[in-house]
Amino acid sequence: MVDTEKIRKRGRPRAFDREAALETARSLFHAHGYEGVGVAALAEAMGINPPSLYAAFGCKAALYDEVLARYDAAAAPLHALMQLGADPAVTLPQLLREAAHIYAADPQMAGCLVLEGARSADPDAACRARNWLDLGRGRIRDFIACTHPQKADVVADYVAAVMSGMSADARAGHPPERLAAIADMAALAIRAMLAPTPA
Amino acid sequence: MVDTEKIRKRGRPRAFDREAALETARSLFHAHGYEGVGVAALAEAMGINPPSLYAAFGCKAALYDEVLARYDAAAAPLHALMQLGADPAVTLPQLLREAAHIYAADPQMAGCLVLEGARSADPDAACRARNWLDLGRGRIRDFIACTHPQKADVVADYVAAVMSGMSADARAGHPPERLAAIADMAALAIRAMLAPTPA
DNA sequence: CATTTTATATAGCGGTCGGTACATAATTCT
DNA sequence: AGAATTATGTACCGACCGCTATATAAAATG
Repeated sequence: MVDTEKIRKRGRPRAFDREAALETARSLFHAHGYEGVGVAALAEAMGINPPSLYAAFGCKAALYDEVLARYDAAAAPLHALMQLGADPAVTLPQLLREAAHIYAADPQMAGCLVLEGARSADPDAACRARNWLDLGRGRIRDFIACTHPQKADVVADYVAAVMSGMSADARAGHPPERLAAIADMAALAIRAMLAPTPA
Repeated sequence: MVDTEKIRKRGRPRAFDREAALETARSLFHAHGYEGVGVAALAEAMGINPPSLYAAFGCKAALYDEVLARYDAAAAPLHALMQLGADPAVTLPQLLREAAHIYAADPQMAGCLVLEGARSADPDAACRARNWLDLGRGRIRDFIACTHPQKADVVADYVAAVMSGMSADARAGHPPERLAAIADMAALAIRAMLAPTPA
């Protein structure tokens, strides 16, 4: 095996767990949004000082980007729903229901981190979040394209829009059942759109 | 007629047009969001100094609330679509298409001022925007309840969620046609849900 | 006229923002 | 043992935040 073990670098070793710090940042960003959390609050929650944060992550936006990457990776089980051979008319409604449940499950971290970040007033944060959002939408599109190449773009846009609306409702404090009802109604359009040769 | 004319009050008269100032504020809030515009920038765009702004509007959040009220009033033509006797299965798709067009028409003021404000990280601004949002959602619900009382809540939530998603897409720079396609697909669920006695 | 009332402009309040200069501590390399 | 490299804590930067104290100017009222 190639030794990809953590080979000690040359200077003073970092005194905090980088992954744990990212997890702390994720929690704060999820609870208060990108602009709702300052660097000082992030550093304090991590148990470090601002210079250590900047040395480890570069700048606030770069830290945010790493958090988004981890968030995207953690959503792998959701992406796993969309497997080759699966029927989008069945899977996408499941995806919406899952999202509805996740978004409203924990009121302290309501909504989707990426979707909410994509609406940030900070252009840097919004741009980075939208990159991850486009990536996720691309996954949905490609999944649909396997069976319905013509409608893949529209349906992917639609699914993303519904998820964005549910995320906003979750942040407004709406209960899970209310989001689930939206997801189920949205599924009607998906099934109608993806019906086997409607004409 | 009762003289509701502008009777000169007792002190030094205001040196700027209050309505024009509100319109300026609306434009700035619409372009950059509540937190993206500072009081200094608002005052400068109005051609006044901060103390005059505070004397006229109270505080930033109160000014924002007045702007939202004007925005809601300006949307009266949209609300007029939902008239007594109209068929929700026809009117709501029209509403979504109109919204899609309006949201993406001017890239400098993309999306819905109320829907975007409802996601603000500032709790005061978000609360005020959500009040106006609930009012608008109530209008949709009441309109649906005329013909489909059982499904009014769900369908209203769904329509609002789709509009919220379209608003986010508009702010991300998506072209009007892309939003319109989402609106049209969303209409499928509305017609399916409101179909005349499907069983 | 003087008084009262309201709006204005200047200047600045305390606080937070993202980010850093600096000296020091801890580690590896020579 | 040094030298080189990296991380850390203290203390602070200028810029902006929402907001206001103060004095003055412009109007109605007496």
